[in-house]
Amino acid sequence: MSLEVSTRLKLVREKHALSQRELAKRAGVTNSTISLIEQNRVSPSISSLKKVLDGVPMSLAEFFTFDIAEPVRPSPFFDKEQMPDIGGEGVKLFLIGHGVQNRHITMLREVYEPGADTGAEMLSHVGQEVGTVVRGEIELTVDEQTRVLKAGEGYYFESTLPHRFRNLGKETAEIISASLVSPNAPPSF
Amino acid sequence: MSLEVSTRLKLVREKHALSQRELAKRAGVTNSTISLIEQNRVSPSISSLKKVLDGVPMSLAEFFTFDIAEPVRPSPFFDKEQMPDIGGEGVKLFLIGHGVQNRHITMLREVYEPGADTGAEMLSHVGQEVGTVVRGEIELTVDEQTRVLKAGEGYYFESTLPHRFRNLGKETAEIISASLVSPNAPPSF
DNA sequence: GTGCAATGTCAAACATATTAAACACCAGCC
DNA sequence: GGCTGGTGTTTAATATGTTTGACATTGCAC
Repeated sequence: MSLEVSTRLKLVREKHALSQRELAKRAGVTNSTISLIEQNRVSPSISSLKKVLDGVPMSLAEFFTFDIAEPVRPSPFFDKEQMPDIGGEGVKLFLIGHGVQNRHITMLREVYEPGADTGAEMLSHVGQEVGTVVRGEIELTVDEQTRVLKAGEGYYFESTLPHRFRNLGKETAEIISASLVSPNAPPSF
Repeated sequence: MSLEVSTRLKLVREKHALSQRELAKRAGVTNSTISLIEQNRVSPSISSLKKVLDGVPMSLAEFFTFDIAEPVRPSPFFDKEQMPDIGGEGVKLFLIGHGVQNRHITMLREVYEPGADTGAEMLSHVGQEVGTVVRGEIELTVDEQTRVLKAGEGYYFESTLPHRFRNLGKETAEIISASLVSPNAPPSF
């Protein structure tokens, strides 16, 4: 926890443009309680902190995990043509959110021509991968398990497991995938 | 927070095979404190709960975010019908990877009927959100910026920014989205 | 200027959490 | 049987958090 409870509470409260008394009223505590907490003169009990946060509302989990506001991003929208093709043979990968700084999630639109095969890549990166088929059918092998996924079906596995995608059908297959980017790894695209 | 503080603490303590007295000793509190907390007969102060967790060690953020371990999922594959509808009015959300333990990414297939509107939700959760439209068109507003996204286009923004999805067209719209569940909480056991 | 409503702070009374020291229980062992 | 060392629980005293009711300050209206 990088921030004090006092600081966090004040940030939250001001973010919602509430006075100590307003928040106190919603939370069912007195303004003094909030004043003292924000001055770090007391360490509130869980029950009272929860009451206070219920007035926002915000969960204890959110309260302790939220981070300071990030720098503003110019535009959150991304055109189709803005997505660079970064794939290989028979496979086209389009990155959604190209140029985003501090990206944590890599979402890809993956297009597999008939016969396309990623090959059995071995583990590599730590993390998790999730995805769903939006068009066509794709055979997915994870570790020792293999299955053909149709549109609407999905997968979720640890990236450390060896995995392989193959389009065995005659139709182009398309899936949307998302994976975690390790915090400090250099941009791989 | 689905679990009581009392339950969470007991789980954490037993996971680490510590007795109340052992943990108390490491944490610099008395065994009574821990006993009473676990019986839910007191609501500990943040400071004392922090002291207790330091004896594990575990951060407050982890403490409030960790999930109950679910039974291990044998298969990484997910059927279409396995995805539970967890959405609201006019909007259907299908979770991909239902039942995955230690999930870090939440991928959703979001189906918006014509006229569907998520409403202008304010900030709430920490994290990042990315997505792409696979069918139809959807109007997305992030903070102060608004745009209609067509199939193939995407978005990427911080979850703390207020955002709203609306289907203004006559066709059903569908997007695949992914968001981080808890950015910093590492699996501690 | 006065009045008024809002803000955040403070001190003493009160409520609650924490401690210290006991308690009861159980398992193993002599 | 009695002892020992471990467990979690309870109780009275103490420490800490919370409320009550005040205070000082600010900004706005009259």
